[in-house]
Amino acid sequence: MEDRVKQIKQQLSAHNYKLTPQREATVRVLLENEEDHLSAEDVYLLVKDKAPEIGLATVYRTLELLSDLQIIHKLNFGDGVTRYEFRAEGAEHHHHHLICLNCGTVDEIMEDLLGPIEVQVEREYDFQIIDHRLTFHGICHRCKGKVTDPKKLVGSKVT
Amino acid sequence: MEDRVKQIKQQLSAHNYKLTPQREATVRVLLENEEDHLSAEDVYLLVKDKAPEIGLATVYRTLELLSDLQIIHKLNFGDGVTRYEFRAEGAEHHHHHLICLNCGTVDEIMEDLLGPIEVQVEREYDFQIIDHRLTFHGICHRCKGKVTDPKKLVGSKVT
DNA sequence: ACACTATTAGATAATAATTATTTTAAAACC
DNA sequence: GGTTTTAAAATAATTATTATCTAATAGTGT
Repeated sequence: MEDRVKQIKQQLSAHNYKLTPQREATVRVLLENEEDHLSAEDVYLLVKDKAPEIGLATVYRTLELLSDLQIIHKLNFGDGVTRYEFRAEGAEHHHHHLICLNCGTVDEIMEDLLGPIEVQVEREYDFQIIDHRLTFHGICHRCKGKVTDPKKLVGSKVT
Repeated sequence: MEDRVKQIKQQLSAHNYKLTPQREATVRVLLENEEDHLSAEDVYLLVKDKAPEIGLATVYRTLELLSDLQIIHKLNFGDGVTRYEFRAEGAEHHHHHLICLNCGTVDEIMEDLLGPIEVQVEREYDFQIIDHRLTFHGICHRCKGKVTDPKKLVGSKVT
């Protein structure tokens, strides 16, 4: 934990940014909730415990900054809010997500899986891939059996 | 074109909805711009040429309805607007997109490509896949050579 | 054709997320 | 220590989308 904070501090200062107390509090909240996919509002509420005087705009600015420096990733699950998660250290690419259409839970797929497909796409479409986003929408193991007509669930929920 | 309008009319009436003049105008705009990824605002402006009295709320309602009936798909490219596109007729799954980080152009990948991966994911994660979204972010063939440091482009743009 | 009922549209207000602005405070640098 | 720069706070503004409420329209049965 401390190592990672220190590392982020270095990443910031490498671009002439400082790890202010507000930024540090925000980073710590993100680190402490690494498995979740927090929205700016979520982060704001959690950060307030550590630093009650912080403003929502500061949280937004910090998240934007961390995102610019590619320390965190922005995610969009189509629910109208941007979510944030730490970029896996050293990982070339982003991992993937499983979104349950029944309960809304988001699980992670930590394998890349797309390697061969990317090679094919780069060749066929003459497109240089830098990043990707892959999300599967369906029924998670917890909801299996509870859902009678899965197709009905898709509707306008998926984006 | 007329066939497709007629077909949509049937899909609507199968669920007790009518193809009102406003809805028809909206559908026609979507059909005429099938290659694009229009936002609600885009659709609204285009529909106004055909039916100047239409309201923005009606366009939103119509898009939501078409989306519920799975006649169109909602898309989210992380630019803060929901975009819409026709669902390929008879296609089991959604196709994929190539987004250029330099010029913003969105190209289509019409092949599915994910078949084997889905089988693997369903088995390994005990997750029943109903739909998916796959987007590659990078440099399109048009911008190739124009971009010196592609990695720089990622930043906070990708969600 | 006519009244009746339900559906849909229009207009506009409300909401919600995010961004911009303006002022104030903190830090860094001579 | 005074000055310049950088970031934060507070709040206003913007933008996309949704909700509300009334009026129009279209079927339905008589």
